[in-house]
Amino acid sequence: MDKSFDPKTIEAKWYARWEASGAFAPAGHGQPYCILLPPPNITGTLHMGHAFQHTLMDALIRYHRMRGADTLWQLGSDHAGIATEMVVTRQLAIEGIARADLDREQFIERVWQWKRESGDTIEKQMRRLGDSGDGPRAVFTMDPMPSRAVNESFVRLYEQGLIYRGQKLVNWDPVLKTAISDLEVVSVEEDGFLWSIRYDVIDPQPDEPDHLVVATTRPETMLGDVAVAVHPEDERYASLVTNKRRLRLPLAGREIPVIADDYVDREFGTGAVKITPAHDFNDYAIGQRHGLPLINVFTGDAKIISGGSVASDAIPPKYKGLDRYDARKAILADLDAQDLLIETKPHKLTVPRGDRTHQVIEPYLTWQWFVKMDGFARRGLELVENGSVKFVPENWTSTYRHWLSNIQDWCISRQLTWGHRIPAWYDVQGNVHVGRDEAEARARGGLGSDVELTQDHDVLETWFSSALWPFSTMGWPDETAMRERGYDKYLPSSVLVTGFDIIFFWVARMIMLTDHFTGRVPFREVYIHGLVRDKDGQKMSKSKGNVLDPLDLIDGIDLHALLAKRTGGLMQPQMAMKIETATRKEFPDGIPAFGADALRLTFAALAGPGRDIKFDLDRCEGYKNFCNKLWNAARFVLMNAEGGGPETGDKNPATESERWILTRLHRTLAEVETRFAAYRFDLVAQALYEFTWNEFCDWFVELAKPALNGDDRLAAESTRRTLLTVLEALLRALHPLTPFVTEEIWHEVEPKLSIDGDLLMTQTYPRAADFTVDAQAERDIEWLRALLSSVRRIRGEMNIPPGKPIPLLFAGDDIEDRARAQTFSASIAFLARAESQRWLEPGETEPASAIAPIGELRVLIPLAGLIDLDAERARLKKEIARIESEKKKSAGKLSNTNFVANAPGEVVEQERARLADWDAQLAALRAQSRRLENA
RNA sequence: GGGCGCAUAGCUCAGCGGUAGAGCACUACCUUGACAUGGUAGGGGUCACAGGUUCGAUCCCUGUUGCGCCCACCA
Repeated sequence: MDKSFDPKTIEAKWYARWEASGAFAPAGHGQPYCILLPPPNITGTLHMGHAFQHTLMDALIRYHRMRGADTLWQLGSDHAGIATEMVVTRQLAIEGIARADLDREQFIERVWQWKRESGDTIEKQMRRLGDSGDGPRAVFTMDPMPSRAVNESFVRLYEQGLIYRGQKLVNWDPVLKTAISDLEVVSVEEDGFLWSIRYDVIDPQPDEPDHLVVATTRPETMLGDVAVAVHPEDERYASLVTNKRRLRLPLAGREIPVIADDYVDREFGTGAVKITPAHDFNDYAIGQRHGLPLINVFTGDAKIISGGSVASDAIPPKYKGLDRYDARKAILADLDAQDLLIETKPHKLTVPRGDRTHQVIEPYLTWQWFVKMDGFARRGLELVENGSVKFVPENWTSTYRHWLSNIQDWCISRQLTWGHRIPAWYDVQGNVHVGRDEAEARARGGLGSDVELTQDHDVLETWFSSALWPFSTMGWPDETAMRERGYDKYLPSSVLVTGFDIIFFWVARMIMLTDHFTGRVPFREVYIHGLVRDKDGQKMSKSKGNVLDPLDLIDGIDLHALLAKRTGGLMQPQMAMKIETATRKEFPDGIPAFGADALRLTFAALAGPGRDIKFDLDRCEGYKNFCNKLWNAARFVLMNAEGGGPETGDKNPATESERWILTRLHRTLAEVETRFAAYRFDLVAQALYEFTWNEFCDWFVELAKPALNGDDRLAAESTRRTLLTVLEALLRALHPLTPFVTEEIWHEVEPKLSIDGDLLMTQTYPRAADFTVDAQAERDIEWLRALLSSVRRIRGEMNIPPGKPIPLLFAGDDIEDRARAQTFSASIAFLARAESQRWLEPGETEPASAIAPIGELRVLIPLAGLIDLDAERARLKKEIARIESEKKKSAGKLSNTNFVANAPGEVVEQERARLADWDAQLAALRAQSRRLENA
């Protein structure tokens, strides 16, 4: 093996071997374990969020695979209607082709072409992380199999009365010219204005107000006003309501009524609200309650309507055809000119914007398809309340509950081209006929072949097909396909690993629809992870220039390439300078190559529950060093693996150190198992890291050295074998987190142990029970560690050079101490660089020494020729003071009668033992102190 | 306006009723036949603040402050 670990040389090799072996596919036997990959958009490229999420999923998959499960990681990708349509449209524009130049079929063909060329970027990138998903089973949402599931679901829901077509106010993106769902609207707080406008009363009466003042943030919609509402108990306007006074709508000149409704807040503004049912969700509801007409004033691209519709007649010609913002300006100017604009004041308001286009969304009256949600929501709540689906961490349950309790019907139709087309046809009278295909629709409507039918132009929103993912990927509804794909094995899947941002978009809808169509839950658990942020806690974004590419962390990138990446193609080119400066400062030499294992280990170690992660490059470097540490520990083991002589036949460990490390391995594996079960990836990583570095490398390897070189052939042979055994098990234990480096090393180790197997990834995960616990060995090594640490500390504090051999004297009466000193004399000689070890004879005068109390035992380092007395006196004084303060704490507790009376017996006992230990140490140190005073 | 989360060493984070921990950074010493991507030792904390419960609180409860998210129809 090379002297240090180089990820580049091994990663590609092993990935290819794994894939070729077929081990990514389910084994076909064992307890099913399945994870659905949240299918990435075909427009996407791998970002830190994916890398994080995939690390967790792959760790789970590899772990369960090694534990013998019939493991399926179901891969796939999403057609991402809006995102893809935007990308392809932009690409067409570059070629000088307008979207309108292509008909439906031509455009769809262009999208497929684009998909073939660059739609699998992420899949390729995933391999670099070591993802062990079942590639050949991958599903694309527009493939025939899931498309059939979409079609079938739609038709069934329609038949069941759970999908309906209706004319309702929806969220409308005037740039994309399509409806979007509530979830695709983001509320942004922005600075705007609140304008107060005067509406005059027609034929005003004495003792009654002659006008009303309404406040609005959207004056352009007043062209569609149909009333002014006040609170029913508002005395200021009561007479206007009871006497049914009418108002003159400014500019348009129409007459509109004054109505009373609870919705109105008397305290806000003047307590009078203009009502525009066609352009505001609240006003729509009020309009419904009061039987008011709807006057739509906008076209689909948010210009004032100009055609010859009914509404059009109500609109003054001068505004017709104006864009919504131009219309606003014109209207305000005209109101001002007529002295009807009472006040303009700055106002913070929440503006609805489309999550893709960031354009202001219009509530817009259109015909759309909806899923009735009330029944679904009830069932969705029930499945989580009764524990059929569990959220981890649990607190996400309340988020889920809150959303489902306030849900509206789900608008699923989109006025787009790329997606699953709605299986509905219209005859010339406009009657709708739904069917799995045109023939079925025709047959059901009793329509002859002479009747002309036109298919609905709309497609289903992308999340509709996503909601079916747990069963559409399993062949549903085709029974043959279901058998082939293991529907019964892999539904429900075991766990869904995803971000909180799509709990509503995706998780909730999968739960509801999967239950509806299959009677099963889609998954038993949902593990919600946090967001990957930069080291300062900022969200990573192209515009901030703080994006890290996971592949750059694996492969490394030089400064120039990094700068080019971060400053190229910015929406705001003026940011380039700032980004360049910050990047140069943070990465003066670019980013070094950490390798996939180090990156994965970093993600795992940072994956605390319910917490965003701040990605820290230093941490990543630390884990790269860890890989190197493991590598070198393996080199040591392998270097010593040979020359063992003939097998003795006795497989029992011969030394305390071996029994100790096997015990520690047992405990570590037990902890790993619990932590994995609780999705505590951070603690899995920590347990294995600590075992590897602090126990195996720091102590066992060091303790092995004297054993390997000692005269005891049996101990040497046994130690050799234990080094190999523990290393091999450790490689298996680490493999789910760091697959590449462990696989590489394992192939060096495996022949020495004559293990039968091709690949580490298909070996059995080590179990705690495979390794025997020896509590006595644990205590013994604990004693040894304490002794060695104390001696080393004295060396350090007394400035005795580490290489200088020292004599050690032991004093004390404890039999166990004597036995231990005997057992470990070779280790003590080697690790403490003790040139001699001897017990003080009874009555022998103690020489002037530095002293380390280990319980009853006193370890003495004679000072002659080694250290100066003053330094040791000072050290003793400090040590005595420290222990005195500890003793005081213990004594204080024990003198508290309440403590002794109320605390559990074992706690009191523990405290007594502690006090005794302090006393013993103090006695030893004080005696030594006195000796030194006299020396 | 509701809901959730966070606050522990300089930084990133574990811990969580019973002697405050890790990694990185820092200081000193060390190139010893696994590893300087390393070793040994060390410094560093009124566990945000104020009350309460308890024999005992970093941990449980209440409130306060600060930060961050999510949801919501106040024009």
